[in-house]
Amino acid sequence: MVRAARSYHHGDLRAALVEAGLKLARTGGIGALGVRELTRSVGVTPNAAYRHFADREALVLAIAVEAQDRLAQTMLDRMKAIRADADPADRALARLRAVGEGYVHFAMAEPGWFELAILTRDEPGDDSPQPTIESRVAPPYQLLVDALDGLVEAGVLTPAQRPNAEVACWSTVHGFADLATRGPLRAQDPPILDALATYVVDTIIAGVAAPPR
Amino acid sequence: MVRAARSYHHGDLRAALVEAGLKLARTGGIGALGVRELTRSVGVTPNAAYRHFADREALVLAIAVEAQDRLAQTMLDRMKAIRADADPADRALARLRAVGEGYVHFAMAEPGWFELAILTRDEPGDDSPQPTIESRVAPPYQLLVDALDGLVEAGVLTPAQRPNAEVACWSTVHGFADLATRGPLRAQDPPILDALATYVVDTIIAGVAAPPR
DNA sequence: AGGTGAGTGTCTACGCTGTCCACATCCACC
DNA sequence: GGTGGATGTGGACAGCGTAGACACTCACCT
Repeated sequence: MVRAARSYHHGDLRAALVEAGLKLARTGGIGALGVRELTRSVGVTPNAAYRHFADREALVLAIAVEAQDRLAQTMLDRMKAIRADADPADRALARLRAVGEGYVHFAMAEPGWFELAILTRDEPGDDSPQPTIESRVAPPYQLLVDALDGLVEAGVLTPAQRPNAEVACWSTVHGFADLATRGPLRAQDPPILDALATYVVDTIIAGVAAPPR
Repeated sequence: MVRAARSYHHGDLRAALVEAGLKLARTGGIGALGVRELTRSVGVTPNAAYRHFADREALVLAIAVEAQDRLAQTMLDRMKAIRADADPADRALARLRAVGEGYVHFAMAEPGWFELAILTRDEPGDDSPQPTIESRVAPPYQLLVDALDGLVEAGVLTPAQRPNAEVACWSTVHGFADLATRGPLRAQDPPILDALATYVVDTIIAGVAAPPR
């Protein structure tokens, strides 16, 4: 099924565009994902992209799905480093920290991909054939939900403290990531940002687990 | 100095453009601030704008400064409602809540202006003659700093808890505002969002004021 | 083998954008 | 009462996303 080097038909233009998009977005963010620039980098005419994507937004969203998966993967990688012989409560806390710190570190290490990973579709728009950003539960979000459920199981959180906890956690790491990559903190040195990141994550966890309320 | 209705020279095109920009951005966000659309709404040629602004970005930033001031103003308005006869610690806490809830409510009530208010200049860029987003301390940020200092004064926070607290608070409200206006929460009903907003603000305050750490 | 139709890429063109350059106009001041 | 600097106009250019008509190629079916 793999086609010879360069025939009239490309072979798998869709996949090639997504791959090229990841490469371009890594340094240039979403702004670098122009239809012309993208197709040019694959050696194809701009309109060829329209055989595989309805419009530019659909193309960008397909790339965004890939970026979102990579974000989830870095969270999972951080979880692997958790010692299996630790106290269950500590392990549950460490998993939540892995989610939060994975989020902000991914944002700082790969701001271009991060910008894609947090994309949300502009308009409601009906169901679409391809898996798009909102037609699936975002894997990173699912990891957050699981981590919080784990905290309840481990007895770190009371069931009464559980509702809406994902909103608080997500808001905090999301906001910090935005401030650190595009906002006023973006000029800070990486070591400082790292320290701030762990402080911020610890603080929101402390808030979620704070006494009664 | 006020000029007759419509002569060759406009009178105060710069101010007129900023004012028109606020009106356009209120419903359309930054995307509605095209040079052509903006100048058209003032009844002037696109190039006329270039007599007052270096490029489109400078024009948008001038409008952003105005939006940022309005954000600060809604925070101040919320502070006015605080009872003056309350316990100092309670009043200090109420001021911080006014800052946080003012931030998220402004974002939800005026998403277009909010998008402008949180703009940050793209490139380092040298100093510029006009007051731009980063050549001044953002008024909303200053209010946050003052409110946190007030918490230390009132004894709610220990001096050891003070450092970096603005980063945690800001991250949380900023992240929530983004999720609620452009992110996955943007479809939620306003009453639900309001409840989430106060929960999120309370949670981060609890985290900042959490026992030792 | 030979046609046929679906799939895929190209070419041309349109309207939109931000921005540059040369020119027209107006106002303040000497 | 001219003159110069500030301000607005007109036309043009390159780049963008995208639509429509056309060209090529391949898989399949007789």
